[in-house]
Amino acid sequence: MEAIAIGELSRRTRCNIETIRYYERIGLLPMPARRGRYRSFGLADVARVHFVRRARELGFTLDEIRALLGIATAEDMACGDAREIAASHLRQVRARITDLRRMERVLADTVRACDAGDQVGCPLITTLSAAAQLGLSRR
Amino acid sequence: MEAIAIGELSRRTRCNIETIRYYERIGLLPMPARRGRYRSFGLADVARVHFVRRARELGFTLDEIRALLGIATAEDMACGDAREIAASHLRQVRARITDLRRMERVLADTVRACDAGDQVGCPLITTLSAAAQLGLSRR
DNA sequence: TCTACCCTCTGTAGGAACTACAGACTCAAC
DNA sequence: GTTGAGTCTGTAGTTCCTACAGAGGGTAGA
Repeated sequence: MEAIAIGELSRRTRCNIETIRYYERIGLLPMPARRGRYRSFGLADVARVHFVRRARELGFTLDEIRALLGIATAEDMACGDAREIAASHLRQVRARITDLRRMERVLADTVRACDAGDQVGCPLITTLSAAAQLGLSRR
Repeated sequence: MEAIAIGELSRRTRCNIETIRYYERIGLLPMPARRGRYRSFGLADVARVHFVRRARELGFTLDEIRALLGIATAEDMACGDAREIAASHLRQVRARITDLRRMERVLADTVRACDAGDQVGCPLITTLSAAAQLGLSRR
């Protein structure tokens, strides 16, 4: 049984110490054993923190990750549920990309107009004062 | 001089009443005149809230918007400064799109693997347990 | 043994951009 | 007179951390 201190866990997972304690506080990590007052983690904790961090990198919310962890550790891995969480998340990612592309277009046009410099006023101010709404998806 | 109540301003700008009061609190909107205890806005306020909302739709932060409002109302419109804010923001938007596309790819691959159903474990759990980091840009 | 230094502890507050109340007041219509 | 809608202030909650403050613990060198 390896006894891993929080600083070592932090180094191995590249996850901030404060963040690890935060995850524990909100119940995403189990309460670790203690050596005196100090937390003592094991290899399972390393894997779990890695899991959480990777899921965060993919943009899953902590609530989604909580569900995924439940699935990952359940006897009968409810793989269908996991698929649904991923698919729903994928839809959100795609919607966000669409929104950002719309933003990108408007911004790029505006900057280009600035550089051309053949407008009366300031193109960005004009855009913001008068442009139509983008109609982004509500999140 | 039109006297516009906060509810009417909210309707015209499609901006939440609470948000309008919030903008006033943080100094993004000037303190309006009062009729008794009630706020009384004018057409300039309508334009200003519209401006803020459009800038938000383009993803500008409130601090950036504060700067843009300063530029928009200054005598000598510092159009170059506005261009710089927009260009820097555009860079961020593009970086964000790149990140999201990376996420999209991983998620789409995973969901596809789920649907194919020829893997041993659950593809999403496998991905999260073992996948390499995405190396997203820090924000 | 003393000191320096690093690690860890708990608890709380802050940041971004809102949103959601609670509890009170005002005003117009019926 | 009373109902209902609108408004007021002030505070707390949301998400995902991050940053302290102030204390205690453990080890290495002088």
